[in-house]
Amino acid sequence: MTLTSEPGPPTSTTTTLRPRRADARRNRERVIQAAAEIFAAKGLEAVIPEIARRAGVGKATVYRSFPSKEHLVAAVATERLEWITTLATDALSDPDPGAAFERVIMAIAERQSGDCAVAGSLAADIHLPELDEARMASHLAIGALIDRGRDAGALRDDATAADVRILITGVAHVLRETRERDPAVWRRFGEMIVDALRRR
Amino acid sequence: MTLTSEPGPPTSTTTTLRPRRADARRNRERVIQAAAEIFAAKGLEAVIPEIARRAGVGKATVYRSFPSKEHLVAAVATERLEWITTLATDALSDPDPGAAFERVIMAIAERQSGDCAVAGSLAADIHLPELDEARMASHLAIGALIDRGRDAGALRDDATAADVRILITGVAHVLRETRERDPAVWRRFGEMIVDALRRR
DNA sequence: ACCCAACCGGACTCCGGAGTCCGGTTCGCT
DNA sequence: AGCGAACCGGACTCCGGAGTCCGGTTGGGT
Repeated sequence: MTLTSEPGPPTSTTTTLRPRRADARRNRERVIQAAAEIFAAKGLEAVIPEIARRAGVGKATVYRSFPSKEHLVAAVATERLEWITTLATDALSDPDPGAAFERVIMAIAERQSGDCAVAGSLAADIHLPELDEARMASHLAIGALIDRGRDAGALRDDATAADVRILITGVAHVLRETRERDPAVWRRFGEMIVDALRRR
Repeated sequence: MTLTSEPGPPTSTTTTLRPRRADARRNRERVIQAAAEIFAAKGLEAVIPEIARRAGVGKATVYRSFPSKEHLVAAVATERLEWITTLATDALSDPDPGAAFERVIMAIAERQSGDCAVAGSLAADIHLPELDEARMASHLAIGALIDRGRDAGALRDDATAADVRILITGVAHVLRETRERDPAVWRRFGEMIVDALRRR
């Protein structure tokens, strides 16, 4: 977290330039791949040495491509958020707003059962431009989905995208600690979250 | 966590003997008091030096009364769990099982808004006999409450005490991180949790 | 009033994870 | 093939929180 960035050309803050050498590019990909796998299995709190080990490189090589752990997390988390954004945006074209909302929540829940990084991405207290942007996009997409559901009378009058985030990340946090991986369990909590936001 | 206990008389594992000297007893009380306040404000992850500072004693004095941080947490958490147990047990005599369940959840939610240690006690991954016992008691009491609610057709067929724990501690975890202290927010999530478990 | 066990707390060690350094190796351009 | 820049990774530092030690202080029984 000590960047002491030279002024230099205005490079992206979160993504370092693409390495020039082939081996470096290969390693970068391996690290992202390994990080995605480890984060999926253990959550975003997983430890760098383990990611490096799985990628078959040293710790310093990780830090070469990603100036801090946060940058690495952001690289993985951004993808997950974009997935959510797409999911929610697509659901906006569903004629039944209530069913659309339910389908989105269930899809997130189901994916979360095999990938801790999904909810982690919504929860992470990391603020890098790229990630903030992706988070905002997913927030808006879910917000739009909720607005439709509410207007259609399917959801609570005061339901918000923040509620979705809080319920999902909250449950995810507990379930991750107990290493719960059964998709059925996650589907069940998905139902409960939908019910929590449904109009009574 | 390195107890190296002399054989000696079979003392309780979690509660150290009452100190012989008056000042030591006074300090012990101060530490518990301070711990309760700090844990309430910042959650069970709060740091020992801060508790010592608020109690007006040194770190070592804390460790004199409580062999490890877990023991101190357990001392505070046990009380909270006993409060929950009483709450749930009392509610069993309510003629309307659905309303009783709702009242208990709302009471927990409301108290939680001003005391992070409540949900923390349900969530803590600490296993000391005294605490495990209190946790089990609260679990059984809530379980009984839920059984009644389910039999009366007010709650989901598959609702369990574990669900209550997961939903409450999950939401609590997120709300604590955002330093949310508004009781109204907590009441609202209390409603949602009740709805999540209600029969549709 | 005396005395010593019990207690106090500042300063220490220990540990684990984030981030850095540098001597050795490899890529890829010529 | 040759060579310098780019890259590699083992071993380091740094940091913060848990738990321990020991020289000085205090309580309370006689």
